[in-house]
Amino acid sequence: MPVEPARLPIVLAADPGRRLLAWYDRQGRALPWRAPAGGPAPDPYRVWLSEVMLQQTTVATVRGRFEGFVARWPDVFALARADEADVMAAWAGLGYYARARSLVACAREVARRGGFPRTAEELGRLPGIGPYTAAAVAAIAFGQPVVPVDANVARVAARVFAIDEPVHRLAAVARTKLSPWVPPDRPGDFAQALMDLGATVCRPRVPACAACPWAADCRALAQGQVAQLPRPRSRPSRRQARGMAWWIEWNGRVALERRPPSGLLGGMPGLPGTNWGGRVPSSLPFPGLWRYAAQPVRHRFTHLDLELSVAAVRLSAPPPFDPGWAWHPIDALPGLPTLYVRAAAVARALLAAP
DNA sequence: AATCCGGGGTG
DNA sequence: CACCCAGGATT
Repeated sequence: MPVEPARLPIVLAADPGRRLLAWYDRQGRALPWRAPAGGPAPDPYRVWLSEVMLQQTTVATVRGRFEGFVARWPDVFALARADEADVMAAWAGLGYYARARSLVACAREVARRGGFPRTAEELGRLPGIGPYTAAAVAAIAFGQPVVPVDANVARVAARVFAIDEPVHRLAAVARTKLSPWVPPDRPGDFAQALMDLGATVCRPRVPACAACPWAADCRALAQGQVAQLPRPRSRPSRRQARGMAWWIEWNGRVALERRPPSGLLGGMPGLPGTNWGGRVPSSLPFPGLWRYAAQPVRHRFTHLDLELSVAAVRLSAPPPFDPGWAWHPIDALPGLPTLYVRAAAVARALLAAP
């Protein structure tokens, strides 16, 4: 049923892009890496850093980590000078550790160039910057009229335009259909508004269509298909794996080793131990008065279910030399992946028991 | 086009 | 538990 545009409030009468901005100016989230809506563009370094942190990582998680990172490395030149191992340690717990490695590589390239490139195409050639991040930085930091399509934007587009495609194929269509709605003077706020809309209104489950500035434009809502879109993607099954980790304590220190640069937890420090495979592990690096945890640490990765048994020993004499081990003070361990934080807690409890 | 990469929040 | 998340690199 068509409505007389002149009778509607201004926010409803405007075109979809303006209507979304009007909503964003009122309802947008205030986040540490953001500049106030409608104001001057934020620092490209902060935009880039936040976007990389937010890759497959929730806003709630990044909120607690962003400021500390910026305080330690205030600009891209400081980050370019940092030791990669220090950055990896600061990244510990955030996951997807290839991001930290790429982050340093990207900072060094940007510093060498004297600053960030301004277009999505050039940004996309830098390490760790893909189509999404390139468009996000270009729009938010440099005002380029491009649409970054993340999971939020893909979901919004799938519903507004009733696009019946699997999630991983939505990006191109979403970009094409949303581009005409980009307000030329505020592409960055439009991009962030889209993400906020997806995160707070057009949610995966139980969307708040009554509060949506695009309800009148939404084909899925009109067709009663909001709950069916976007089409869910099939999920691969998870492998099972078992392994053992060793807590080897001597002289107030514990042995850690650095994992291979690529692969699971690549480049991060961790407890030494067996390889992870299908068989039950039962090997120790040397004999001694080992204690065994009654229950393994169960840790779920994206495509791996790991049961990590833990054995711990406190030595009074140095153990056989192993070139892969480095000794760290127990009370000043480097940043460890969550798996090893949990394993270390189990081991220390074992040794603390009478 | 599929697979590999963490970890935490949420219903 | 199942599902999801401001994705990118590799194959």
